Amino acid sequence: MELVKIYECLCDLTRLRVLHVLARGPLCVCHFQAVLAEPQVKLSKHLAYLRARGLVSVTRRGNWMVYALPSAPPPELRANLACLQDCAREQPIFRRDLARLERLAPALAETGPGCCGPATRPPRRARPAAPARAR
Amino acid sequence: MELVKIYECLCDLTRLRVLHVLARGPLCVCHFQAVLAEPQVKLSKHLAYLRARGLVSVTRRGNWMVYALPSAPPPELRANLACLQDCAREQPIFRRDLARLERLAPALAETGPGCCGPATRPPRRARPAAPARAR
DNA sequence: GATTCATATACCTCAAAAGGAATATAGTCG
DNA sequence: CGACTATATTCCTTTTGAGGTATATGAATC
Repeated sequence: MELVKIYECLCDLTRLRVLHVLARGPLCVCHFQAVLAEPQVKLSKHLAYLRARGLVSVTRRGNWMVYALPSAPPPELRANLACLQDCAREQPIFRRDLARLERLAPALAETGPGCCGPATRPPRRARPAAPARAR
Repeated sequence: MELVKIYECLCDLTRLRVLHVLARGPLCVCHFQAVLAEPQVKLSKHLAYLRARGLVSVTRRGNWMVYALPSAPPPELRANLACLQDCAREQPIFRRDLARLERLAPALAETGPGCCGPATRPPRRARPAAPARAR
């Protein structure tokens, strides 16, 4: 993987934040919305950009598109994502994202990365946990 | 230093190559020209971009502008520059740049980072080493 | 099939920036 | 001061891409 391609992915704050929280585990778009406090359209676009360049992979689970980091990233990508994790520790915007992610953790534990909607919005209908986990 | 600002500097191949060779030591523009095989105007622009964002510092020595990495970079910059060095090792374009730099090494040893012209062009007038080193 | 939910994409606007040609600027030397 | 060297900057063109509005697409459910 060309190094400059990686940096082209990292040079946007939204994408940087996406990759930073993704290191903690897979997420669907509506969880990204809650964690990053960004609109769906914006996130979808950036996720598409990352997907097109091999920085994230996506799996559909029913209504939910679940994004994850590549399971076997090339070494230069691995190194840069590790570097990002180290550096983000001291930066407020990334810490805030993680705080929001922690607040979501119970919901994630219950439904997995595909859920029934952002934590900020009450579920319209209860979703059974089983279908979300079934693959 | 904001992380995304660093990546904005790294997301251009020319700038990436500049930073990569600069880790080996200070260089003037015409040495960059020789090492990176890129035109002066292009390099000046990218160096200006990097300078404006604090990624390089510059010193004038007579006719020569000598660029260097910051002597005390913030931790996130240090980490990313180290990461770049590690990753560039396996990439042909960066290795070629280093090869050209090694080929220039004797000229650098003689005149320092400010020189009398690119190695590809014979010097019009011999420059004494002393003025280039004097600061 | 209609409805609903999740999310991708089309269309549009605007801004940033890469790169080249031309030229300005700063310094040196005779 | 003029000539020369090194290099920064201006002007211009083109490209890329961020982000918003609107809408299309895919899946689930009844």
